Amino acid sequence: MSWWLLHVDMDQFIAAVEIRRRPELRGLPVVVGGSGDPTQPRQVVATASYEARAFGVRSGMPVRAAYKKCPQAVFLPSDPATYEAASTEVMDTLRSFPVVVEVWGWDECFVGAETDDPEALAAELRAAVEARTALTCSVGIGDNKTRAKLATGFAKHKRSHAEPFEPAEPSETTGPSEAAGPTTRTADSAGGTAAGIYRLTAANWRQVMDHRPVRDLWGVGSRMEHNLNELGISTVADLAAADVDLLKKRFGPKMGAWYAALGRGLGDTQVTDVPREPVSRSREETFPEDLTDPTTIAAELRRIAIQVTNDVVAEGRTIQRIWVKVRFTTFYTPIKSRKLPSPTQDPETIATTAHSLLEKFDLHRPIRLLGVRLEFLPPTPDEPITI
DNA sequence: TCTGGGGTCCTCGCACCA
DNA sequence: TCTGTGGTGCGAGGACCC
Repeated sequence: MSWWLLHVDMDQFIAAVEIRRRPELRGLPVVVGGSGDPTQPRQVVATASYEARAFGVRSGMPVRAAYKKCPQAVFLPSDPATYEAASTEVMDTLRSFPVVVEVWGWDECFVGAETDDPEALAAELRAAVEARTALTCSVGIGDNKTRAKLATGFAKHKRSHAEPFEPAEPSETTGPSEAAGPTTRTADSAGGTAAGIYRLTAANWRQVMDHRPVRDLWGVGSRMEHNLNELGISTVADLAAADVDLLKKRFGPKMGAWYAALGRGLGDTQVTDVPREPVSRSREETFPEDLTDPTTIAAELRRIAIQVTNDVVAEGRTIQRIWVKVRFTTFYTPIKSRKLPSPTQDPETIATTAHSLLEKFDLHRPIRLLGVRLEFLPPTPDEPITI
């Protein structure tokens, strides 16, 4: 038996949950995000069904732009409570297996398992999730989290060619099926195993990833791609071959080493079912109309500060630090922060501190967003129980 | 085209202190 | 007394993720 990491990623999760409760939407382009009114400005798409994606609608796109691309789509408001409940159903289904489940958001998780046949386990997980929740998922199999996560991108490609992340074409002579290790089962023409499942390990990493742009790596965004390109590093193979000292010098000792490892497909192999303690909570609001009046700006900030403080206190947390974020119409978004003289749960203290931070900004320009983030005092260890 | 909201982690510059 | 050095905490900002 070997230790395997499986990355389970729900297919178009939010759209799928909406379609599940309104089956008449099946097969239609569905766009979820904002208030559900596609004529309203300053709202973005949270998710789009595969049918909507075929029209060029993407997550993060302004809802109004999505409306222009696909006016016939069904536009729905976001309903976080329902997605949270659906996510719990999925995670509970996975936990019913003898595996370790590490949740990474509503629609994805890592599963750690001892098995000799990870493809069979992946197929069982997918079947159980679909049977119990009527939602489908894709599964990436890897020997670490980096590879499992990337493998899911290849697994998804088999389910929808609207996905931007395309798997490598198998070589004429040695497809990934041959390179993927001795326990690989029959591979299909795309180089993985069954539809919705893909395996990426040390054995096929180079063949599958070497020629791809660094942007395809999990953790390399557009900025870092640009920075790497400046060093003459454009492909995963370039990154794997790069001088580690150069990367450390350019990106710092920690990140430099991390990028070097990423190019080789190295990553974490630990999976934990202990939920992570949040370290901060924030609330931010983009206003439909820009704010220019200082009194209004102060009042809105105070409202947000008290709101987020109440949320935090309701969870029994104590605040040790506060950030205030201001986004101007130019999209310039400075942030000011202050450590509190002593930890507090008092909304008035937070509101007053937020206001004093606000005075550090140049408020002579129109403001489109205000935000408040509160950092928690680390939780104290459990008190010893005395009987 | 016109860019949400909620998070985490890392780096860097600066002040302060020994 | 002046200068250099290194550790630490803080504030700001960058980058990434879903």
